Amino acid sequence: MAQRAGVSIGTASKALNGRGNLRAETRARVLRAADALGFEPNALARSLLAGRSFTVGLLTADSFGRFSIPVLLGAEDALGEGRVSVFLCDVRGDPEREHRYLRTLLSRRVDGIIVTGRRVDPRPPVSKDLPVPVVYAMTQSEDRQDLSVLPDDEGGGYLAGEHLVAIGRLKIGHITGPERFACSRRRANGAITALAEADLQLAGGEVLFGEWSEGWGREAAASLLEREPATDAIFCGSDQIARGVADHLRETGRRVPDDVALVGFDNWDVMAESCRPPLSTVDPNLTELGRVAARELLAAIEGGSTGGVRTVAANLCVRQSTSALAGPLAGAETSLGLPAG
Amino acid sequence: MAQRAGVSIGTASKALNGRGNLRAETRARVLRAADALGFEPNALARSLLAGRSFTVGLLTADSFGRFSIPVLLGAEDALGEGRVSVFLCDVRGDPEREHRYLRTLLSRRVDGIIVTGRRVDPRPPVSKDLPVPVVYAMTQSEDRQDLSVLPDDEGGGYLAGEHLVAIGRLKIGHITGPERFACSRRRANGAITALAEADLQLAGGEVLFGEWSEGWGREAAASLLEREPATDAIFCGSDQIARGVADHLRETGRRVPDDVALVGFDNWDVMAESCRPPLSTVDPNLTELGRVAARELLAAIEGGSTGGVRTVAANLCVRQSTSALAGPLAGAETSLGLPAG
DNA sequence: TTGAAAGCGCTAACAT
DNA sequence: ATGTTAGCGCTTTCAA
Repeated sequence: MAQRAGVSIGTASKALNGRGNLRAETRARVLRAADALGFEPNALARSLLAGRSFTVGLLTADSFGRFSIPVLLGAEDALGEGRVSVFLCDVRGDPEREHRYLRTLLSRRVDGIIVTGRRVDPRPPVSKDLPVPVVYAMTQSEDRQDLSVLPDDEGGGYLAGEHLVAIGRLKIGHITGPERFACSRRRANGAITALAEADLQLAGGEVLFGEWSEGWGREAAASLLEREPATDAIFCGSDQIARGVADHLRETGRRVPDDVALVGFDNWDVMAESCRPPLSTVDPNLTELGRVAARELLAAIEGGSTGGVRTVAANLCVRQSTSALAGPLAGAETSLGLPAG
Repeated sequence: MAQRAGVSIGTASKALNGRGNLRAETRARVLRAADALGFEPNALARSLLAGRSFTVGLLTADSFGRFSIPVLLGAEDALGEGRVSVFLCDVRGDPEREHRYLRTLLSRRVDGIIVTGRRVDPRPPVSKDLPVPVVYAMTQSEDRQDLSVLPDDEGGGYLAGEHLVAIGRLKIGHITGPERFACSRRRANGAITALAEADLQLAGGEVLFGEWSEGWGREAAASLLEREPATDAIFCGSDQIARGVADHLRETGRRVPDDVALVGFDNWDVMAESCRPPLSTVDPNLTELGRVAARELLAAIEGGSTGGVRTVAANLCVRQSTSALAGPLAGAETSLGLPAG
């Protein structure tokens, strides 16, 4: 032990933590000794005493997918700042597994838990009466008392619609995922609202609900253009769908954005950037969402718990599929919209 | 405390852990009481005493990307089995951050550390003289003593070449990423070996090294077909490149697989499945790689440390881009090759 | 200004 | 078959 600096164990503790009144010389001696011995205070013992471990559990409802990852990273980032470590628990949608992980986390005395995972509907609370605060990220608890942090799908849809209106499009269609997904409906509503403010209606007369796939994008684009050949813009509920649409447009001889402008949703880098042309898309700011969830959890741990649903603003990432002016080489992308508060 | 079951604290401990000799009735009483009170033994105290925390750190050299994620999941899976919890540390390629995280992990008394992250070249060891074992996953330490677990890129390339030969192709080209990536070179070598065994040489005469992008795939496909119009198969170093190639082939009127068969690398689901036609591709089994790394770490913790480089076998995932017989509807995918031992 | 001692929750050895 | 005690490594009184 660092007490080989010739001081008592209590004094060493004070020196290391800057507590108590010590002679500067003593303090220096202890620090030097600790450094020389590569001493690291035992966080286990510390936590045991403090009754607080400075760790949190990160639990995925569904498995970690493309959407949970940025959330995860954001949360880890925000927590790491505050010197809080993260336990990773991949539940894989198995309730029994979830229960097991929950017990483990509690036995490790985590200070709080973040539950994440894309869900169609609000999920049952992870457990009632947990001794630590819980925040739901990208998923929502059925219990309205619980704190859930969600992307602002409606706002994102609005941004897309607004943008297409702003660049002068008049026949704007919308192709998206299954209607049973709340996010499909919300994105559609947002877009419809933006159009309505410009006295426009959806080209083709209705939202084309379908699947989250490129294939559906191609198929739906074909049917939309048949129904409404003068369509000059399409907003898609995902970047994948948008890619399918872009392929169909190109293969049927329409130019993007000149003939038809295109906006996607997700700002999924590989998809958006390798689209031809690169895709303008709504970025739901999932990493920021993760950070917000983490900060909310920290606040709850400190006692300032509120509960309810909190939403993180999206922003628009403009690339060439909507910017006729930008030639392929002018392609520095621009970001509009407010970052989340 | 559960001692409200009317027994001493020591007895309770024995009952809960199944140690010592207790009357069945006593044991039952304690368990009932513990259950009623929702008692969870404090892992912090336990670890403090045991000198072993049953936790490990998972440290990303680069940030978590598409490639680290499966590794991460595999590791978490294998460790969770053994009741070992995982601390997530996203280093983001920042050496100072790495150092900070390392100190934190050590202060938390992790039993071991997994370092992961795609790298072009072997990386410097995370630190010499760590008090706990370290395993490198998907990245390699410069120190040959350290244990590194890597995908078998050469074997994967071999599988691809072998498959194309097996379906009767004779003019097989290879388009891949930058030559400075060891994995590009290894995949190429594997394929070349397989061709050589059938007395074939690469169509076009050489490997087309370039970038990991769809754009490069399109470009390189054009140049390969110009140089060698009779090319009847192309093996690509990534699924993204393969998609670009597929697009080019379709747009220049060549049928896949009838005219040109196509094999990718990564088995990146979205890419491979939304390719037209769905892409046969080499699966490097990254999740299994994560599991192997975790098991090696556990072994090292138990004392059975070996060191050196361990490799995880790839396997081939056949879809329609190489199976002329399978119509679009017969598309149940088939997996060949051995899973990693 | 420093040292000694108690105690965080637990387990293992020893005592009863 | 059960209870008692020491001690894991630390911080925090309190005493010197």
